[in-house]
Amino acid sequence: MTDILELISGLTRQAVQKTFGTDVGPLALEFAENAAHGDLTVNAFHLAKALRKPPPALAASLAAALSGQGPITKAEAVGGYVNLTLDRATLVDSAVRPVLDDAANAGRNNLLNGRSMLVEFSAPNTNKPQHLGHLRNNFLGDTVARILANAGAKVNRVNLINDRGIHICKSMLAYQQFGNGETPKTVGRKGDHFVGEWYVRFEKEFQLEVDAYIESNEAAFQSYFETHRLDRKGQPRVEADVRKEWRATFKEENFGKIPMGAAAQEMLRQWEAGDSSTVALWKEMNSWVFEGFDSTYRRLGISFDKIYYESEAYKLGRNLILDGLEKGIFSRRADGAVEIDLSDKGLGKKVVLRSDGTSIYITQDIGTTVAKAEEWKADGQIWVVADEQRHHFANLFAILVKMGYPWAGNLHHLAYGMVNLPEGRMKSREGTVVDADDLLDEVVALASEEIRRRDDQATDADIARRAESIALAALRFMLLKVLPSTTMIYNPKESIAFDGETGPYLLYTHARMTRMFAESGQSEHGGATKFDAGLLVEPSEIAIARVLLQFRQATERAARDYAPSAVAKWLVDIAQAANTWYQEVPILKAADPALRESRLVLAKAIAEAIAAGSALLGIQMVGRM
RNA sequence: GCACCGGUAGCUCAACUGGAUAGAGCAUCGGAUUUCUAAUCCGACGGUUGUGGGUUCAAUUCCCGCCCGGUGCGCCA
Repeated sequence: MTDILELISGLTRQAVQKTFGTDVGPLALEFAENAAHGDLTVNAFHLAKALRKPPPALAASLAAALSGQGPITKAEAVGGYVNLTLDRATLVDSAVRPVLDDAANAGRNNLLNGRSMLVEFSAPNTNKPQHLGHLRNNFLGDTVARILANAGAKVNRVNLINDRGIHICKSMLAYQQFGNGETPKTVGRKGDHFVGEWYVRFEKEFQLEVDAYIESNEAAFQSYFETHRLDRKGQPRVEADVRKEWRATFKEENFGKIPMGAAAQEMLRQWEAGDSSTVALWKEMNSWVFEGFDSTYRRLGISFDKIYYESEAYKLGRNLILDGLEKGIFSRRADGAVEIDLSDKGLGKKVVLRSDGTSIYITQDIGTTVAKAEEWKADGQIWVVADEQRHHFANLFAILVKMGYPWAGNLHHLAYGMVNLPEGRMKSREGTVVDADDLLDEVVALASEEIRRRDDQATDADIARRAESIALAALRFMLLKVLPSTTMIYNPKESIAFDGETGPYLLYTHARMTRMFAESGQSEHGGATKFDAGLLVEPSEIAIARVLLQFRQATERAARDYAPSAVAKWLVDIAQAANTWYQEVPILKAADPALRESRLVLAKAIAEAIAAGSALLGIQMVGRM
């Protein structure tokens, strides 16, 4: 059937053409926020430039031309706007039917038809378990992949695990020195947590050595003081301040001078040289971590088409740079380092190969990006990575453009802000990092309590199953309803308070609607044939129809802006409209059988729309709360 | 110093990329329940959109200055 929005848009375009003799092309309609402004609005200000007439006059002529056309029962000019009111029955019918026919399709759009997109996300390190920030990353990546697929793109999702480098050597070293051959199995610990604890142990032991070194090396401070005794303006500084600064920077700058640091560096050298016992230990500890990651991903409902490992990918890119050097894209400095000048892109010069010829971080990223584009035949790539790395990605993209890849203009860094707690910032040094698994357990426990309070008949197994779903919905919705770029505060208590704009609110609304339908004794199909939109004339029913019509607009915007929050917002709108309706209007108890039937069908449509929208956010419905 | 991100109701967040009276949720206060599942609904209260200019018929949105917070600016990752 013809989409009613396209129909009205077409009528408006025709009206403009007929009245002013100019075709202004497809017209965008706005949904009226205020019921007093009708259902849809044509903004005459936007037409004013093309038609060179004052907006109020335009609006008046358009209103006259549109009134009575098709389903438009009233067209009223107010200032520079034309407010359209649609025939109630047509409005309701055209909003509900598509959802009943195919709810998933009602929210589908074709913004990215024919495109092939690659979404890279998660990217954990193997030295510790995932934390709250990874949850935001995982949910964003997974959801954006769903939203792009919903917009018609072929989407593949990949993960690049950082399994090499000094950080994993720290865990390995502490384990080697203090582990006594324990394994996750012997101590009954999840593998990634187990390895993470050895990382913490390293930091602790290392800090003891640092403290000792600082205590016994006053001479080291004195030499630092010599070179830092004056401030920027050349004024003498207070010694205590300099000492504080020295302590703060000491650890990083003297890593290799401290025994544990030196040992970790040596271990990295051995790993790179392929030393068999080092590699064996590395493999064993990584396998523990991967086991832990697997179980977390499974629990979160996150999956990947492929997982890459930096240990296999870190050498990529070097040859591309050398090729580019011959072509003159890169240049060799006097000291031997290879660099590229990005000043025409508003960036500086960027080194891409060290003077000793070895790779750096961006070299690897150039290599993996090219490899991924080829492997997946992707004409666009997205990275879900924290916003601290904006500059890195700006460099990466600018370099790839200069290298001339046809897809280089189609790369996007989906930068997201930090997630903080109400108590303040998460800091690994202060042990205030929230572990992802622990957090989920906490939310599940709270959900279980709620269920138990309301349902004393449920078995433990049943409660556990329901609590898991509700907790996941709560967590996912909380993290996705905020724009990615926003530095957000996650309040665990609020997320388990099941009222307001929450996942459980959606689940509850859905359960209410489906349960009513089930209790009515109607078969799944057949009801729709008796659906009579003309009977649904209550304001709360019209309101629902208007929200349903905005489904596609929400998914389009989500795909265009990589903003799951657009879908989340729409879900809250439809749930609110549904609950208001439920409160104000008898449905199962409606006296007239035909009316009862039509309302039940509406309830079904609402439930399916909520399920479809939630599915885009990776949120599964539950049978009962 | 330079660049980027942000500053909107007491709190957490929106505002369809320049459009109508800046909207939700939480919190607070007042109402609705012999229920169709009240994990709900209705109402009230709450704003000089950090600040000062500018552009525009129209600015939370664009431009410039300033203030505050955050993050970057490596031959680290």
